[in-house]
Amino acid sequence: VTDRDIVVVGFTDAELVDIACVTSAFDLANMLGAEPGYRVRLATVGGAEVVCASGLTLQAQTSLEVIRRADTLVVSGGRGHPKAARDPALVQQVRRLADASGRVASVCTGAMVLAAAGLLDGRRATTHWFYAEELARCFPAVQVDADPVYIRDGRLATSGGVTASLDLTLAFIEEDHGAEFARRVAMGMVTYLHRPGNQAQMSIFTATPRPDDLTLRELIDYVVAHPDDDLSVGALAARTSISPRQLTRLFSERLGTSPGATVRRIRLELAARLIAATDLPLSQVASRSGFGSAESLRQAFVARYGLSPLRYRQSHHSTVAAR
DNA sequence: ATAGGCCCCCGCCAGC
DNA sequence: ACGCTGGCGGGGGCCT
Repeated sequence: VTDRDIVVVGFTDAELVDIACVTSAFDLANMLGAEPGYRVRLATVGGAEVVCASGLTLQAQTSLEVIRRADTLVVSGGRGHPKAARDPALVQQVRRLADASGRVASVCTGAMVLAAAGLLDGRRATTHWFYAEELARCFPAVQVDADPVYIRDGRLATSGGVTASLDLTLAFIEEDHGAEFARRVAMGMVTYLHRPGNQAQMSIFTATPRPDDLTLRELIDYVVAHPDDDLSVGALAARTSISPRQLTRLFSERLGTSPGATVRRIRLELAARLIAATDLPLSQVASRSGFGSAESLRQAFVARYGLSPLRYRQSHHSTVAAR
């Protein structure tokens, strides 16, 4: 049985952690006996070394030009993405390899390179939340959604920030070797990185900032305190002295989102906490956090975090036990 | 799984 | 004139 070829594409000022999350997860899969295993290589234009944004330097194992195909092609992100997306040699090599390869993925702002190669036209894609607007502006043909941890659209996949690349890589491993095996890799990664469990990873990216506008702040505080209330736009507006229309405008201007999306996010954050910290049945978690049913909670949870509530609970409990 | 329905979101316009 | 506001409607997404 031949190993699966994983090619990670690097460039000047790439993000070291983007690269390392992908390579380490595949490497750990090998350590745990993945069969077939993974042959992971870092490739650059001309085989040049990768001077990462942090100043550390990675030696590329091969040059993109000599690779015929990959089972999985992963373009890393990082501060150098604007230059990378404008590098004709890099973009051309990525396009060529993408056509010849199986799965094609990006981490973080690596989506810019995929988009520059035209690979994301007409597809749904995500990137680091901070750059979502830029991606949408520079590449109007791409349907950008900054919310999910990662998005898979056919054989193309894009992921958000650092932890998202781990989730995406785990999804690949699950596809190749099954859910149980992927869970073991996930547990190993979490332990290895000494992170305080999945909950913190998620809330880092989803925590709602407290707005400086007094009306909005009081409203958000109310939502957090009463997630199971009627929190429709009309009901929220009735708690203030402004109209529903004006309220949606206020959310849009001050928070860059809408009332409904904010309510859903806060409800999901609470649900994630309840799932991780308690043994409440999902139906009760759902009703306490304002979801109509366990099923709708499940769907929303998977859409945002990329794993099911029960699996999340499992991995969290395992992590706690391991420490 | 799929369909229907409800509600959200946002562009548009008319009033203040 | 000009900006802020609230109502309306359609298109779409999410829930049942």
